[in-house]
Amino acid sequence: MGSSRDHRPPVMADVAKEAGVSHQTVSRVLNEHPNVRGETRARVLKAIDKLGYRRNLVARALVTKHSRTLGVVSFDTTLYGPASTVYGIERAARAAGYFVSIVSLKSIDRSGVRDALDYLADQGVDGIVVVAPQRSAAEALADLPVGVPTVAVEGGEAGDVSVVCVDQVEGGRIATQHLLSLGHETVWHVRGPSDWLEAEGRVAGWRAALALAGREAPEPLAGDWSPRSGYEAGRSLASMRDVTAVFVANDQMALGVLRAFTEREVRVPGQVSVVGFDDIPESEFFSPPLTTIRQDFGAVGRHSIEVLLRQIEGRSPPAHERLVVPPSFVFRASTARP
Amino acid sequence: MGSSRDHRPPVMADVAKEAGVSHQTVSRVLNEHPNVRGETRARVLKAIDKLGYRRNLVARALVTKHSRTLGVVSFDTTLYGPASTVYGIERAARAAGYFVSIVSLKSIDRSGVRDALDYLADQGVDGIVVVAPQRSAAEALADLPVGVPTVAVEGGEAGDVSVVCVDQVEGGRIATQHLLSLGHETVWHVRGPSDWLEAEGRVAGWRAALALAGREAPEPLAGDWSPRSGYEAGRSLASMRDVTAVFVANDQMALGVLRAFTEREVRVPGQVSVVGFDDIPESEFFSPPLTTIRQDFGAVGRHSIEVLLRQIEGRSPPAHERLVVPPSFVFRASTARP
DNA sequence: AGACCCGTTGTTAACGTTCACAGTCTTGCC
DNA sequence: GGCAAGACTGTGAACGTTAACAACGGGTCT
Repeated sequence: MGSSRDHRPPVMADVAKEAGVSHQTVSRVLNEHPNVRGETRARVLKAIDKLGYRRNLVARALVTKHSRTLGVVSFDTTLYGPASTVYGIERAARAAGYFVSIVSLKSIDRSGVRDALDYLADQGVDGIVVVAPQRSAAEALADLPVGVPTVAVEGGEAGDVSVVCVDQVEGGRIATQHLLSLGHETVWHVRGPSDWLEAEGRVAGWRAALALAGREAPEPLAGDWSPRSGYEAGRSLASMRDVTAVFVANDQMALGVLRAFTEREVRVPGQVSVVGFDDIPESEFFSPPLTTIRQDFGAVGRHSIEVLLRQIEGRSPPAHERLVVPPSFVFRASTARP
Repeated sequence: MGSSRDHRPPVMADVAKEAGVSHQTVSRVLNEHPNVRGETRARVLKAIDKLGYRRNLVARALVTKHSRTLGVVSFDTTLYGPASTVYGIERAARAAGYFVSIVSLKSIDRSGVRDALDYLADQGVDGIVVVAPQRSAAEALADLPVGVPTVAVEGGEAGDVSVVCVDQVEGGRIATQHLLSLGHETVWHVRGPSDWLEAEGRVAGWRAALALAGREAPEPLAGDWSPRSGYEAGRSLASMRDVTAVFVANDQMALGVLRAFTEREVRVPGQVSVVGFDDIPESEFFSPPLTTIRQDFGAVGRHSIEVLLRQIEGRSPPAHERLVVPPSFVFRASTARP
């Protein structure tokens, strides 16, 4: 009956014809415009249903200039921290009716971040979240592309973008104070890579707590977040005489440290106490279960979307807001009195 | 000089005027059409550079009907497996010049998957990758939305979509055979949740290997992938007399099992041998380092994009292709002769 | 020399939606 | 009964790009 063969999906005009109204009325129904007669609305909805019409968001974006898509730039989303943060971001964004377009970077260089931002800006995203834990990434935000609202996660003092982060310094302080309060003379530290702001923050907290207690800070051992680097640091520590407490900058490295201690028959927490950072799901089942500092990645993700949307919807000045999520302490079995 | 105040970004027409050509010529330069005189191209490029022009991909998508965006539907991207797979997908897609739009699901139900697929289809993605490890997710693929090419990762025998997966059965077989070949009388199994196809596959492989060796299969213990569930299974196993070998369906649960054994002073591999599955980065540093089956998630991600692009670009029939990635065996210190 | 082809450029019309504005039809009120 | 206000609906023009086709010029072939 009629023009037959419709090999292409129906458009608004088709619905309009079917319902005997104009395309504009269909648009109004779709956008929940108040001034549409109930009977008309029903007819349009029926036509939509009958034809299986779905609105074309691309055409819509062209005219409204809003894609309802958010961009996310992140590093190695294989790691638990970034993965959890991105997960939180995605859920919060979708709850707010936004799509999420992701770019994962392998290289840490400044131009990589620039490229990713340009790439997303080209795509027409309404806003961007940059999970920028490295100093170089944070710096790349200084010279942002065009006028697209941006929020940095773990972004230090970056340019004039808003920042959402966990209070790393406080976390380092809590970990160190815990060990000192147990009676340890001093606390050693296995740190993360120097390019990472999180690593710096934890070092700073550790230093501050030691200074406050009037203790000398030993030379920190360098790690790269991987269990292997923790293992190597652990071997070094095991061969030293006066080590009784270690604060390790993340749980994965702490696992490596524990492994090295086990091999050298250093008992934890009998001879040495160990504190980690992150509280990955595995930590509770290490041998021994790891005392650690928990980061609420989900909250970080949610907050970053809140801040970003407030900026997009113009309810907030583009000025740099700074939202700090507190870490929490998780006491398990890897720490004890010396 | 001229119309002043350009508060809106330049468009193709602006570039055309600046370069003294038609907008179509600008389009040709941008799309690397061969028939443009070198001198003209140079002039256009200069104008683009001068005005800071960036092409509007939304407008382009409207007319070409291609968004150069791929959709990814996944479950809990906090877990190492899904996170790594999605990471591989994202990298491969971007290398091929595609954006990636992600939807993470929490609920496992069929309608959740349907909604996600509709959601992505609305957005106008060119293709979809569904990381569908659960049976219910795989089933949701049976009644796909419209004509958008789709690939399932770990998707079982799902409908008529293509599937890329790791050979779980083979993995289970290898793990079990390894333990049998060491001389263990039989092999116990801590399995994943029954809704997961991967869990089923590993069980099947374990059963097959035992059957081949003419051994009775003990009742498998149920887990939910979490370290805690492994811990509980481990406590059960520790209280049994005749257990000398356990194949645990993933490394996280294996960690829980190891923890339970440590608490009950069951020595690994002295009294009991343990094999895991996945080879997460931590496994090498468990106590003892875990013998396990490695899944190459990166390869899975890359292959899924390959298959999908082949389908999108019409170089392949929409029929169900099936690409199986072999697992590999990683021998460490948690297994030994009884 | 004329026909023809090909490389190069321009002109016009889509793509499917929303926005701005102009109608038309009620309704209520004097 | 007339008139204005407001509810409802329709018309035309954007949005910024690519596709299709036409037009022009210069060269080659017969």
